Amino acid sequence: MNIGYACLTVGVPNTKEKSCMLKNASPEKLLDLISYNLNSLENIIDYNIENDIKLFRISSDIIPFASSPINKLKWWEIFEEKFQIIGWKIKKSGMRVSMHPGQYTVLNSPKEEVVKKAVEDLNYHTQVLDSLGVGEDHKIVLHIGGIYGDKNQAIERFIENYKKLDDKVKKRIVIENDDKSYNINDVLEIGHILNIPVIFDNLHNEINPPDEEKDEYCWIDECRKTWRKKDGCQKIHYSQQDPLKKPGSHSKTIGIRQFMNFYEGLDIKDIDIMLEVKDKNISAIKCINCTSHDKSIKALEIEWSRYKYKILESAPSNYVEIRKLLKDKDNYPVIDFYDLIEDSMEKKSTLGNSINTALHLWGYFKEMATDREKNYFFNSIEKYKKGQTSIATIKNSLWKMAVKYNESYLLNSYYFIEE
DNA sequence: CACCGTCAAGTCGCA
DNA sequence: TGCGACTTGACGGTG
Repeated sequence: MNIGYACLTVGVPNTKEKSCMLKNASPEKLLDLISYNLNSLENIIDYNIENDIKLFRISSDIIPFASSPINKLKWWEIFEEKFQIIGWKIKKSGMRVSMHPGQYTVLNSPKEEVVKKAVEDLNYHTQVLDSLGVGEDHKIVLHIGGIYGDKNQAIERFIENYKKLDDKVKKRIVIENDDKSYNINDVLEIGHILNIPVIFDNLHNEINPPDEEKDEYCWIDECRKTWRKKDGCQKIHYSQQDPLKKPGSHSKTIGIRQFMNFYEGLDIKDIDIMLEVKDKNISAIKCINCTSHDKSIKALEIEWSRYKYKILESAPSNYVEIRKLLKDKDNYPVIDFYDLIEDSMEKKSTLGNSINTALHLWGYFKEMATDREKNYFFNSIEKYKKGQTSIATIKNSLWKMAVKYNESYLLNSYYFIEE
């Protein structure tokens, strides 16, 4: 079983993705962006390998305007070697990657022009995966599309247009239930007709369930039958509702109790779970640690090194609690650990706690900081006390010093992640 | 340098 | 008939 995350990382240096506006998309600009993005992708893959993350969705924006006429670059040739290196890392580590065109790629539109663009977009996604040289178990996840007043006809169009796709595209496509038009029962019917795998998305299913009410495990069982050997192991999407936002909005983090409850209900654990969540890799590591049988306290110590200043800032009492929890080196109190972390993250930091933590971090630099850096830092602290500046300013100056003096311990800290 | 409007895509609901 | 919401992070222009 693998657990992974989608498209981008949180709090990992050098993994950002860049784009530009259509009007600025010159060949030179695009070349720059693609090169930059492929470097970031390689860094993400490296990070995944280091952190035992074996499931990842590559962002559709990796090649800006890839399926637009504005981009005439043969990027798969220009960057052939880079793709091979990244693909080699993916394959060697046993990682499984995927891609997921957005809501604007609509294969069943009645408009010829829209379908044409969708086909081009699917070709693009296939080209990326083919360039990486990864097998056909590395999938492209697609929604069915719109209804246009006649669902049966719309489904028929999807089927016909799918059949016209290139074979190398077809063998990568898997289809997923969405939150308003095509529920899991609809998608399973289409999957059966076309003989293609179906991805079950739990949150979409909660919002847009079929009339025939079965629990989610029944639907997961139904979907499993659509995954053939050559497709790789069954994959599902898992997310939780953000309680403060509208239905369908993904939560900030994966609540570990709720996740474990879901996970324990799965009768077959040979399944890949793609998390859709705001804090991305952070939740992925959490869920991996909580479901691994071969992890030890070491894994939690690594996690603690990333969380500790965030926790010191938001909940100093939990900071003490967690340190106690990690004292016993023979135990692996993983759920209690993340319970305390989640509890801390919900708390609002006080002015005093924020300053205390900032001063803690200052300790890393006090020996080598220049007078200018020192003055700026302590002036910021004074201003912050008087409400004349934000903690973000202070964190920004600490971050700059962390980069300058290459404090890797701090560069990996969740302390710098906003909100 | 912080802030915030704009972008890019297709569908659908609502004036 | 046409416009805004939906979605998302980041671009890019403004103050």
